Amino acid sequence: MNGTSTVAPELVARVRAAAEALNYEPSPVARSLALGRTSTVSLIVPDLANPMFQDVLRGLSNAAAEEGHRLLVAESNENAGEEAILAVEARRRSDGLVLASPRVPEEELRSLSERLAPLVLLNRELPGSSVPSLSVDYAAGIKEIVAHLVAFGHRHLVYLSGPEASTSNRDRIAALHAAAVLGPGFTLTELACGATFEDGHQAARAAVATGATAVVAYNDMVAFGAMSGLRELGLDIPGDISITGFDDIPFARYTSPPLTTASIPRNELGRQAWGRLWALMNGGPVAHNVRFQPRLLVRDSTGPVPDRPASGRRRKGSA
Amino acid sequence: MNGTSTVAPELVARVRAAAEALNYEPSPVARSLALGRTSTVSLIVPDLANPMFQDVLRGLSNAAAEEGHRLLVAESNENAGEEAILAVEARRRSDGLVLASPRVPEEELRSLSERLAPLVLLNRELPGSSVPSLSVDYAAGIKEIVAHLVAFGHRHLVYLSGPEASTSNRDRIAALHAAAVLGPGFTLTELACGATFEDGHQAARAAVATGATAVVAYNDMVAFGAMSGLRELGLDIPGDISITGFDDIPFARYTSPPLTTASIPRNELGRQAWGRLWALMNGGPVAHNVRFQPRLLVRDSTGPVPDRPASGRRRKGSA
DNA sequence: TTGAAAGCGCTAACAC
DNA sequence: GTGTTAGCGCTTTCAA
Repeated sequence: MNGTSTVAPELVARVRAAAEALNYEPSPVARSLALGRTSTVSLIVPDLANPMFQDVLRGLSNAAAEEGHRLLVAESNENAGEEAILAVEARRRSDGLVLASPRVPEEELRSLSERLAPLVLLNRELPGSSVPSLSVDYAAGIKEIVAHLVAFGHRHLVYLSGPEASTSNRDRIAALHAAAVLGPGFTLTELACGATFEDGHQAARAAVATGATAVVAYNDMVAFGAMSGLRELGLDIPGDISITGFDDIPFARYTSPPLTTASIPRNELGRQAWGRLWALMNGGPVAHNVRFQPRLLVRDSTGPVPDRPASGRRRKGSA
Repeated sequence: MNGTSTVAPELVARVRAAAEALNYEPSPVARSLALGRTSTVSLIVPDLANPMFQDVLRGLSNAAAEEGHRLLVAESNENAGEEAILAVEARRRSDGLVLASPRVPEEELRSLSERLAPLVLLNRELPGSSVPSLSVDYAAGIKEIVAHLVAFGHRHLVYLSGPEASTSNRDRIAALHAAAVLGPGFTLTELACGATFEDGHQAARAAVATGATAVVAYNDMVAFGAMSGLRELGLDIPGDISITGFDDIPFARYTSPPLTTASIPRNELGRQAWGRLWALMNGGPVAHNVRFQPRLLVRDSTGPVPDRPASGRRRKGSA
């Protein structure tokens, strides 16, 4: 008789005492089965190493904890197939699901969305469906970045592309192309890259080979990697070549040079995801979808286009 | 009859088909109740924002996933009381528990350890118990750091202390004191600080005020914060003052200057924790406890002691 | 008010 | 080999 009702206080006390004595406590599993809810929600992320998802995880965990809910996490390793499996599995173990930057194709996501409900999407929209979605307007961010670079005189950009399956990557590319048709003599080269430091590092040489004067990286991690690779090739940043990131992860301001990037409210994504989920689970009114606008942070990794284009390894002091 | 046994293949097929048609899938919750196991393990960390714990989380998650297990995470917010509650709660929802750098007092941990089993401890040992423990030999790391600083001529150190309840912080302090008695004229000042960037940032002024020529930070985050604060005070690193971190988080090499620190195998802690847990859950032989030895990474945030001790705000170019 | 019983969806042990 | 039943530990409904 733990909880609420109209019970004789004396009985309550006796039961409580007995429970104490036997140090008994209710089994959450049995409770879940009987109640039909687990007080747990799940989060699926493509990559736990990505600071973006770490912050989402934290925001969601904190918010859920405030309401007495636990968090189940799973990593899909950027693999769409695995992601789908994990999602259904995790969903069945919990009362709700948040999918961060899901890699599954639209069609599949659409067909899954019913089985996964209550579901909220992060960085992914499902047009025409009623699945709540919180996203970042990557196109707007890229647009600002390009404008900034153009103001510095850059006309030839190279884009270090993110994971194939990332829709936010596609958004960035679309925005880049939109910008590319604007001016005459504007060149945009796209380079398959990835999402990690290593990916960026490996792409450095190819990026330089394109003859671009500025590199736009998929995210901060890639930018850091590229920056490190560029420097190993003897290039000065931003003297020889400019570089931009995306995300404004905590360390972006502490690199040398500090990284020009676009900031997004990572933690907030997690918190608001909880809000939507909670509303969904309780039949309350679900807040509108939002698209967070990135904020351009101009730091020192970008500068005017050099007199002579950077090309391959240069002699030190040749600036 | 999904699973294994000696069943007529035709029957199997028919059942499978029916299941497919009704798109039925077994309920993990009911399964857990009947089986008495959840195929889930829990991880409790003091602070999800700490890269150290993020990596432990990732290592554990990956390793557990390989064996088909899910991960429940909870954050105690550096709060020992909450930690204990969370631990029992999480443990009851899962088949095993890993406690990362637990903040609960030894006595309480000891009394809890039975109820929490299968349990593995990270960065915390429970002498005399049979609870597997994986830890980092912080004392050894600090010893190396001090030796490095002393070789550079530093005699006055200030330690930016971590969370009160952190045993690894106490280990560092003990090692520091052991070093302090070694030489004559050796001074060690201890400053209450914390574990975050902000904590380090706020401690910068007080650190300088001690007149120390080198600051030993509790971890990399604190070191970054202090570094940033020190620079705001007009100090050059390492020209005016040296600084060391601990952990070698991914960005330690990309700050300016790159941080001298001690590296520890964070991911490996998580992976091996899974190994111990798995052995415990299956009655297999549990591998011995290990104490990982940090590796000193000398980078550019440390240097020779300056001619004149740094003290408060200095004029630029006064070096 | 309090106690007894049915059932959440599954597995395991048992007869058939 | 195959179908049936008891029971995991709780909540809820319904009598007493």
